[in-house]
Amino acid sequence: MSPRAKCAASTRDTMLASARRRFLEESYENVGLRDIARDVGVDVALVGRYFGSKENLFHEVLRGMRCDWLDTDIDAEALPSFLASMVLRQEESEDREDLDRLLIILRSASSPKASELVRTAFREDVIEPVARLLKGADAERRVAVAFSILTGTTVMRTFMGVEPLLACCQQGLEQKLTRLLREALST
Amino acid sequence: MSPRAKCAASTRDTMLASARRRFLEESYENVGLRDIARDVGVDVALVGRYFGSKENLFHEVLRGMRCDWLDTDIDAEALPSFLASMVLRQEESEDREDLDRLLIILRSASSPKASELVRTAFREDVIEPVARLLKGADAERRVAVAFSILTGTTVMRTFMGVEPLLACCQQGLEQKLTRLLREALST
DNA sequence: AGGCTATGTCAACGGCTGTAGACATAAAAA
DNA sequence: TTTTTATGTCTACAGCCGTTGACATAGCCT
Repeated sequence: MSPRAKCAASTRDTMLASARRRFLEESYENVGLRDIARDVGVDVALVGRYFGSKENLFHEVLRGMRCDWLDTDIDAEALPSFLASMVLRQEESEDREDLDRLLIILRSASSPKASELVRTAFREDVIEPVARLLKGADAERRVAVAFSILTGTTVMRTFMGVEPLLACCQQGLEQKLTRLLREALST
Repeated sequence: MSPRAKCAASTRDTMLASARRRFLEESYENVGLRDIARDVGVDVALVGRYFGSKENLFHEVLRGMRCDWLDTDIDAEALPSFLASMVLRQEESEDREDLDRLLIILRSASSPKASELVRTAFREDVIEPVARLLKGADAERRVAVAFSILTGTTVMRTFMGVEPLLACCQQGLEQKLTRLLREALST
């Protein structure tokens, strides 16, 4: 085999992309470095070389998806319906990345090697930024409750495949979810 | 070493108990048969012999915790506060087993080998029984939404270690959760 | 052209995993 | 007492895994 000797940064990015896709669909320990290497068409060793360790690769995947809750300045009023539609409309949607990161976090939530990374990522990149959008006391707690609903819904739909949340009229569901979120975020 | 040659059923039960405890705190692939064997003070091979396969052991753990939502005949009115207190009061509580099973299910929700078992267990032993307690249309969907909230809360507390849901006054949280569940279960 | 560096391959290690079959011994049955 | 059965142990096998170090070659620089 002839080495490719192309741009290293490019193949590194490809690895990251593959890793992101894999971690989206399997938990930390169920994603093999060899899987990622095969995706990219490269030897395992290279993955290890570019990222040092699997744990660090996972870390970079998470870092590379930093969300931008703050850029799109949403006022607290619109937040419930915004969050509801983000979680329910998995297809299309430009906020896809935000949902993806939530999914990656949830997938590996109980993976010993990844759990710490996952916890801090969730706190620093999800809870705290959103809480900053809110006025009033107990902001973090209210956001935490709201995201309990969101992650619960996501877990039910994605991991448990609960039919009633997948099949039928999404619009009614989205309305209900919005209502619940408004209640959760209220003081 | 001298074989114990005691009652086989007893050691089998001990294995099951150990497995239950393990699966409660680690996901399917992070629980080793050797861990369980060590707990019981027995060789790995015996675990394999008594349960055939790890997958089947997991299955039996789940089966052995069949809940009894129906025995304690709860009317739909009291359901929200009942569920809220079940999820929040992890200590004490005689319904501890029910919560435990929910936790085991969630832990291994995205473990390829266990996901199917987990899905059907959740549907058949949680969603459907509770839905049977409800009147009105869309019972399963309403229960699914309610359990989205419950599992979300549990994931946040147990897996993600979200402080605001753990530390502060549980009573306020329980009230809010009850309110959310009532809203979720309403038509 | 000749050397150097970036890019990538290959082989292998140690560790862990679930599973299977052959063997040992305590308890019960004859 | 002798034989059989239940209850466990021991050894070992493939198969993955992440990680490491030694090697190869393509492309750039002088």
